[in-house]
Amino acid sequence: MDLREIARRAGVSTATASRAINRVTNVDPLLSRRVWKVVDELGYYPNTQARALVSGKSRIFGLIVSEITNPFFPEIVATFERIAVEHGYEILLTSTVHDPKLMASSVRRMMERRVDGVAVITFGMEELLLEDLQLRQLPLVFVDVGPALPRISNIRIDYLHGIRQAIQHLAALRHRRIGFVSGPLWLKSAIARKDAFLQSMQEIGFASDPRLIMEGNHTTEGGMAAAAQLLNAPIKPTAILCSNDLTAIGVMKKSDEEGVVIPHDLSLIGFDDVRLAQFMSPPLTTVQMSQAELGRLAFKALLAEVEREIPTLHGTEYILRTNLLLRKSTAMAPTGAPRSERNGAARQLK
Amino acid sequence: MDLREIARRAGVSTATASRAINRVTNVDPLLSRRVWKVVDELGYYPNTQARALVSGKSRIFGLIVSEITNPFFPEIVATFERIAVEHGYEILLTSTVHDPKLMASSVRRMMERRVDGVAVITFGMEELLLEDLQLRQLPLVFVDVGPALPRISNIRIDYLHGIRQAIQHLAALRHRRIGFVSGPLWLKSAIARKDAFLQSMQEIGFASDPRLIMEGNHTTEGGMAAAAQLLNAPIKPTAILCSNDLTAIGVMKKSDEEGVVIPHDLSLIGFDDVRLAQFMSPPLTTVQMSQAELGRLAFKALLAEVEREIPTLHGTEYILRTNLLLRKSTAMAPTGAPRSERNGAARQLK
DNA sequence: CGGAGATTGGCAAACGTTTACCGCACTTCG
DNA sequence: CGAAGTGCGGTAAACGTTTGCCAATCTCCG
Repeated sequence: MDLREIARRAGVSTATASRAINRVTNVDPLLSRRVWKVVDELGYYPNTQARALVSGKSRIFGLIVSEITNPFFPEIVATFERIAVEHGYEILLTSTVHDPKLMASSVRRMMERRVDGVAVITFGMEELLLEDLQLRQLPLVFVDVGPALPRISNIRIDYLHGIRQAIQHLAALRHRRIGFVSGPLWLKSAIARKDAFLQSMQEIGFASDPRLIMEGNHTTEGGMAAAAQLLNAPIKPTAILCSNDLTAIGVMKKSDEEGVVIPHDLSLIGFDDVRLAQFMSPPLTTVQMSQAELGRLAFKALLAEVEREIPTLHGTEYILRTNLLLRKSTAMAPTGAPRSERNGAARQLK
Repeated sequence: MDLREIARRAGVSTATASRAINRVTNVDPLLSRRVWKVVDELGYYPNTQARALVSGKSRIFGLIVSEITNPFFPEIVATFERIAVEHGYEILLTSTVHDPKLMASSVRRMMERRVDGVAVITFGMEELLLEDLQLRQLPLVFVDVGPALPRISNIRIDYLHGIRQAIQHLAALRHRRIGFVSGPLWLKSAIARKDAFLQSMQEIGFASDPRLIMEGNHTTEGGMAAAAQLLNAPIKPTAILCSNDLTAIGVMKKSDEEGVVIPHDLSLIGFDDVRLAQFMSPPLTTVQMSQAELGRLAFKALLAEVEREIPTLHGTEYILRTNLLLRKSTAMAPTGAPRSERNGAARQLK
């Protein structure tokens, strides 16, 4: 059943039928009603492919994330999708698992499907995609590391803001030996987080002991491995900041296994605020980077760029701020303070 | 840049260019090489929309899940997507959040995009979709509750198998008062799980006290609420089986808050085997329903149906078995056994 | 009442492919 | 050497829309 059929049954030309359906230009209300009647009766819906073919716009956005099974991403995807649908866009999702091959192939597939734009939320593997993507005029959104080129927007994450809060919170709780478990250091965003940690420490005159800085890989397993070392080092940290929540959860698990109780013996702060963080025991204090906000921003940026007639010289920049979220995984540092003061310190600050 | 351009530059007709690119019928190797050379030089890739328009096949599958932010689903989505891509299919994903409006609209969108088939993994809200979907000849896959109609396949989950194992495991640990926290009872799959629990109890002659059966809603919050009641009831369960892992995690959290220690005071078993289950403390014993397997099955079923020339009368049925996965959240029932035997019971059975 | 201008509908081209059909050239066999 | 057969390439139609252009009709004013 196609538009011609509708037109025929309504006794109008396909042109009129099309115009009636798309409510474009004035078409005689009578004819319009006739058309719509037939449409409803037959349950007709237009063929998007044909539409896309002639209009040159597919109304599909690509969305590339690093790993959908990482609990950080589903929320982003859900928000992005929800807003996309509200605006009549469809999304093509790929999860690259940090595999260059997969990345290349997803870009290719997206080009074949003629997406109108692509949001790349992989936190630092973008170089590979860029060479494939940039020559085309395709609107692009990156997070953190996009180049300043026309039609390419960027969402810059203000890591420092939240991480500084975290460090200052720990300092206020009398912690001095603060450990850090980073993400994989080939990831731009992992480096940025580590730098923010270093800078925050320096700002308040804390030495950051290199032996208290471990490289993790943003998984629970990585967190466990790092904790195994940190917890058995000659000088142990009294608090640990992690590059993401999964890592923190790994640290938690390892601590549990080693009989180190959080927050009494060790204060712990994560990063991301994954939904499950609040269901750990104790609930994880973490630096929140709003996933919903990120998804919203990414879509908004893409849409703005698509609708912009003449591209700006450098695309647009958006800022996403991070914030410390106090829960129950931090307390006074073990030394000095009497027992009664240790617990609930986090609560008091809230 | 289109096929005509390629053909022109290679000095052949569009027909030959098309045939060369698609490697269909024998085309003179010389010409073929000329075509491919131009294709590579220009970085040409075909326009999928045009292809779809003429072939009538979009090579897109729809995938409807209930909630992508529920950690159960991303794994399914990832597997489904990975296999789809391997077979040259793209996927259109929607997360309905159990909202009939959203469901209807996603079906509509999928029809507009002319998907070649739809997998519906919502565990029991399918009636709504059916009336929209069934009249079309579209291949469909449901889990649990699809009707026996041509072009509609079903993945039946064998809930009983895993749940029976769970109950028998608890029985072997001397538990008698076994509680159950169900999912929302308007969900078909939640009812099926509850029924499997009831049946398993009955099989071994255990009475299932209605006061020990709570209705949850498959979220952590629901689990906490149920636990709050169960833990303060006049007769308390010594073990609790939950309809999904999220619920179990909620129970865990509430237990923790109430000072009930798992597994010493209370044994706990979840359902699903969400990835994070193993990172709880203690690691959660749960009935595994393989998400990867489910994703694989769903795709396989869809593909089979699409490739089948003449539809079978009732579609095909697939079975997905569930299995108990022992970890550390169960132990001997508190009464009777000496302390030393209580812990590690789960380990012994493994 | 006539004509200019505005409004609205229809014809047909165009979007980028695939593929049925046809014709041509070459091979092979009588 | 000629006819029949085989294989390959090209022409053009078709997929289902949108939309530029033109024609027709209507309105309004002089």
